[in-house]
Order: sequence, then C-alpha cells, then structure tokens
Amino acid sequence: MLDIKLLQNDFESVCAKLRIKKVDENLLEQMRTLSLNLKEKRKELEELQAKQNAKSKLFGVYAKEGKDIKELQEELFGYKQQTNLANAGVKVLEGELEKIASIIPNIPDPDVPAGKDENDNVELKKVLTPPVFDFVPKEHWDLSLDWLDFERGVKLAKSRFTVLKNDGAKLARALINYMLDFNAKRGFREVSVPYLANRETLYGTGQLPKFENDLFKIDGEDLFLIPTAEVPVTNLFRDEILDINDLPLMMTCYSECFRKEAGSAGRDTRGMIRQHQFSKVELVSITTPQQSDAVFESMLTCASDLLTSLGLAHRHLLLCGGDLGFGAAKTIDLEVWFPGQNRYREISSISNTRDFQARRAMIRYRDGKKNRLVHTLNGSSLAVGRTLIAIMENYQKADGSVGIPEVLQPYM
RNA sequence: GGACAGAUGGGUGAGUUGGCUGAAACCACAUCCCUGCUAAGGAUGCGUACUCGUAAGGGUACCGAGGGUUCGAAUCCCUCUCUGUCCGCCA
Repeated sequence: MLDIKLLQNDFESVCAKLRIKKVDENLLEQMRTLSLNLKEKRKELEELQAKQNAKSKLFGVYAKEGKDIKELQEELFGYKQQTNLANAGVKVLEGELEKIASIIPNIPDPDVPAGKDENDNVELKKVLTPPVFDFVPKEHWDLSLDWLDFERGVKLAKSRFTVLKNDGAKLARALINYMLDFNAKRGFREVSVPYLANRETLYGTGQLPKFENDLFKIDGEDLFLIPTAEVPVTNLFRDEILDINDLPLMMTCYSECFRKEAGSAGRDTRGMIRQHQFSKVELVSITTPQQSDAVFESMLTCASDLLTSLGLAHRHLLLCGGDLGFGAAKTIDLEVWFPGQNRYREISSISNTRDFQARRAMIRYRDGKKNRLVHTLNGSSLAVGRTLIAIMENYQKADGSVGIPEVLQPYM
C-alpha cells in the first residue's frame, strides 16, 4: 500500500515514479482526491460526534436531576440523523479509496532503471563461467535418467505437474536440506508454515485483491494455496508491533508453492521449468528502514553464494521498473546457466518491498515512543526444481549420467 | 460432524441491573528514587489508528467481525468468524 500522505503532499513525484510501472495517472489523481475528500468528511463527522457525545452526557445528568428531557431528546435525535448520514458518506469514501489503494503497486527505488520489460533489465555481474562440453549438452527432459516422470504427473493431476523418482527425488530432498542448513549458517532461522492462507494473509503481502486469478482457491473455503512461502512467513508478524531489538528478523522456510500460471499458456510447456507446484526454500527478513539495504545485500549474497557453492554459473540482474513485481521497490534476479537451453534462466529473485507490505499487513516496530512500519524483504534461497534441473544440465556427462555437486554428496 | 463454553489492553483478568469504563486490579515493561552489590521497596508512565496543535494537551473511533435497538452499548438483540472442552472420526 502506498503512503497516502506522500501522495497528498508530493503528488507529482509519486506520479513520475509510478509512470514506469504503467500506473494510470487518473487513478492516482482519483486516489488523491478521494483521500483529501475523506479527510474532510471525517473531520466533519468527528465534530458532529463530539457535540453529540457531549449532549448525550447531559442527558444522563438531567435525568438524575429530574429535569425536563423532552427538548434535549429531540435535539439529540437530530444529531443522530446527521451523524448517521455523515457516517454513511465516510464509509462510502473509505470503500472507494480502499478499492483503488489496494491495487496501486509499490514505488520503485531511485536506483531502479527505467525500462519497459525484461529486455531492459540490467546485468550487474556474472559469477562463474558456464561449463564447456565436448558434446552437445541435452535439455533436462532429454536426459534419460528416470528421475522425472512428466506423463504420470499429468495423470495424477494435470499438465505442469511432475513426479520425481529415484535419485531425482533424492536430490530434491538433498537440495532442500542443504539450502536450509546453508541459510542457517548465515543467520536465517528456520520456520515451517501452513500451505493454505486466508484472504487477510494474501492481502498483507499483496497477492490479493489484484491477483486472485493466479491462485488456487480451495473450494468451499476462504483459503488459497500459497504461491510462495513469502506469504505466510511475512504475515507471521501481521498486526504486530515488534521490539526494535529483535530486528532484523531473518527467516528461511521450505515450502511447496502453487501457482495457476494464468497467462503463460504455451510457455515452457516442456520440462520442469514452469510448474503449478514447485518446491522452494525462501528467505524473508523484517527490518528497520535503516537496516533494509544491508539485509538485502546479505540475502542476495546468500543466494548467490549458494549457487556458487553448487558450482552453478549465474548472473545478477537488476530488474527495470517495468519488470518489477507489484509489491517490490527493487528486485535483483539470479539467473542460472542452462547449457541445454544455452541461456540463463531465473532461479531466484530477491526483493525489497520497503514499507509496502508492512503498511498492508500493519507490521510495525517500536522506536522509542513511536511505532514505525518495518521493511519487509523476501527472496528465493533457490527454487528447488529449477536448481535440480540446472544441476542435471550442468553436471551431465557424455554418457548421459549426471554428477552430484560435492557439497550435496553428504546429503544424498 | 454432535454437545456445551468463551472471545476485553503485551499477559492474567474485572466489568454483562446500558451513561461516572478506552476500560479496575495484578503481572510484565520503561524512567526515576532508595539500598554498598543483589534481592526487596517506593514514585511516575505505559493500547491502537486517524486528526487538531510548535508543544503541553485536545477530539473521534475501536472491548473477535458486521449489523440492529437506544438520546447513549464492552454491557441488550441478530448474523458470522474464531478459540477452548467433551464425544465421534483420524495422520
């Protein structure tokens, strides 16, 4: 959620910043007008209520003293009608404002490059060099290892579901355990959370109300399958006021993630790149505004080092404004090298949402006497499925077998 | 799923013959005083949001959520949600 005061006081600069996120300026203008209007109406209502309250108190006193109440009662009745009317007006405005405010995306950081789409993202650096093969490397679905069973995944559920078998299943489990241990050493505490979340939770992190179509909803319940562990883990502290001394809170969480992938029909239909269900180890941090840049760096480093430790060549990509997600002020994607596809592909995404989610979810910390909004950050440690196939493709040998990265061997 | 019970501030927990209760008391917490240290003791402060004000300090709303009755509701009525206990079922 946008800071409404910022919109009221600094309209032009907010507009300018949201222009690269393709936000309709009329909507912002509407939001500003609405909020100013609401403020005024609210003031009127409160003044009415104050008068009404004062008179109402008199009523009790009069009654006790045996004074005549008739006239006062009529006066109060008049107030009542006025406040009811004013109150109804305020509620309407509140509803309208909420409706708009809830779908306006976050403001990009100043260092986010302008740009339209993924083609305008900026490569910050490359880590490790892609392996050189003396044969033509295969794509993971062509490696005949009997690790991935696409057909039976479809049989059990539908397309974009995959069954892991044998060392494939084992490797996925090894990766999860390895990542959690790796993150723990970097100071991230492990949590395990529900895979179903309610509306408030999904609102808090920004999936609702705008992206309901991307979520699997449980029939007959007001619950959704989580699209990422970011949702429950960040919301752990919804409606709470944290002790400043407990910050930053740094957590890591393994979960399954469920996405409808609406709008990506036809894309990555082969293989395990794009699934309706996938495993991911996530990093989530809750910080003070002062700490958030440093924590962002350490999350990024953590994810990048993890890839390095697995011997996987990757690059850091600073997302441009147009490619930035709804809640993110800044995002750096990690893309890993896929020899079979001969290109880098996203495997991790680290975002700072600043106070955007905090305002929605009302996550605050006490700073002396003041309660302030925290900053929330999230990032994939790594997507497990994509890491698995990255290992398959990068560690493949001429005979079709696949090596296991050294650090994972104790976990197999 | 069946039968009861309950939902009040960081916690415990008063308040349910409607006004003096945004909320007692205790605990926790913060600052200060006292004590050689510790323990104990004393004083003061201590919900959230919005809003007016340089500030001190005001105003409004909130006692699970939403609606209703009333001049006035934490207190009465309705709906919903959640929690607890017992029974059934179950990893």
